[in-house]
Amino acid sequence: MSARDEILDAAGELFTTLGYASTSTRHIAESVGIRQASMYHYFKTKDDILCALLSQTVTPTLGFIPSLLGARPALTAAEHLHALAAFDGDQLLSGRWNLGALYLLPELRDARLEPFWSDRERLRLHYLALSRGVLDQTGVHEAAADLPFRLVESLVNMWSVPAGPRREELPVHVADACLRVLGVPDGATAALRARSGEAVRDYTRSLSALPVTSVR
Amino acid sequence: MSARDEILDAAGELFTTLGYASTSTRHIAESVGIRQASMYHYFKTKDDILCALLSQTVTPTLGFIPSLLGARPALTAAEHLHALAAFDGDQLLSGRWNLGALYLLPELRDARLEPFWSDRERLRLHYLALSRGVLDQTGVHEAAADLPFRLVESLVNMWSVPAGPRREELPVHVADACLRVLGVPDGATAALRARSGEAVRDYTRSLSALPVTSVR
DNA sequence: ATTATCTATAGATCTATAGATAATGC
DNA sequence: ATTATCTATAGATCTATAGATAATGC
Repeated sequence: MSARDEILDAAGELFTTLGYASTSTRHIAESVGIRQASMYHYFKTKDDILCALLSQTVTPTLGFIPSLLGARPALTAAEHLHALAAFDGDQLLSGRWNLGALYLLPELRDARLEPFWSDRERLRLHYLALSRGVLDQTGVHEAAADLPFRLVESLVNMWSVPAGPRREELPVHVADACLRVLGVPDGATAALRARSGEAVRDYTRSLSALPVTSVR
Repeated sequence: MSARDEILDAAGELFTTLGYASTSTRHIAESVGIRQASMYHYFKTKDDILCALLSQTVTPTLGFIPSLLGARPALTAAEHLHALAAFDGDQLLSGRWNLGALYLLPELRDARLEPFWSDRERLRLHYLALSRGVLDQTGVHEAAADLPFRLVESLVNMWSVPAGPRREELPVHVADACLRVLGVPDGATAALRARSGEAVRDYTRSLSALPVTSVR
């Protein structure tokens, strides 16, 4: 683990548990075991550390979307949404720290972090379009269209559920819930899981075949 | 509006938009138009201001529960949950500031604010028990039991939707969604709205008949 | 040579208290 | 008398920079 990664890891823990503004650069440095000023060799400002952490959260899910759009035969809106939610939810729960919770910090509405807000908004609009596609089929009121995105997002508030099988399966259960909230009957979701799971596995496999390049 | 209330109002705006740690006591005071030290006449510490704000958020909904339990004829689990979600969601959206968002701040996991966490946890467990009651009927997987609470909670992330009819109806739509996510068919939710709405209106009316005592 | 780390510190905060003064209510 | 407000400040931070020293790689 490089010094830079150790700083990111310590900052991830402190930002998510104490909050951004309440975490001092000295606090991060002490946690890594270096002097406060030494961090400025790796990051120009404290904001830069936050930026680097945030890029780890949306980027993977946005990268998954083209693969879903390119699936042959084409996925239905419901299958596509299910796969997206399961993948996104898994991302949110799989890191060492609850980085998704950083998105909810008010401190974040800062001009410097605008790129991440717009990425997140792009993701939300993609969920919205898929949800509308499903609502057209079920006839449920369109006020429900934003809820799948919100359901997946709420996984960051369930972070503290104990590890184990319950946690592993949580993203898929939430993906199922996304469809039910849009009016898909419970009996129909089991069938959707097959193609959705296949899409996720295909993509995950194609990723692990590539050389690992860390996100900067 | 008393000076104390003006301080709370200013703090509510600043805490929710800038974050707790990033808002200085001077900033609040300036926004009210008094000197920084003058606030300490009303609040012993900065934490105390946050405490006062938080008590405005859960308390009303917890106060509603006994009335739901005492309804005659007794409410079904689904009716009870629907009314609770609609009332709670309305509370979250009706204030001048998005105070519900303060619950998500990591700064909050402080010993001093423990009473509010335990109130919130009590509320979550009540949602959970009701949700389990509904799941027993529908046969949907029990992993869904926490989702109604999370759906209502996510209203704090939808705070910025424009005012208007869309916003007024949002809590009821979310209450409907709570039932669908537990497997209640869309066709059945419309019927539930009647008794749920009645329970909410009865309680609201009984409250406005009492003399107004502000929460300290 | 370049990269990584350190010490020391400037300059700007920030919370909370002390103690004086003004306003209010009996 | 009590309540509300003010000025002034102690004491503790905090971020970022300057500039020295040590480690590393060619």
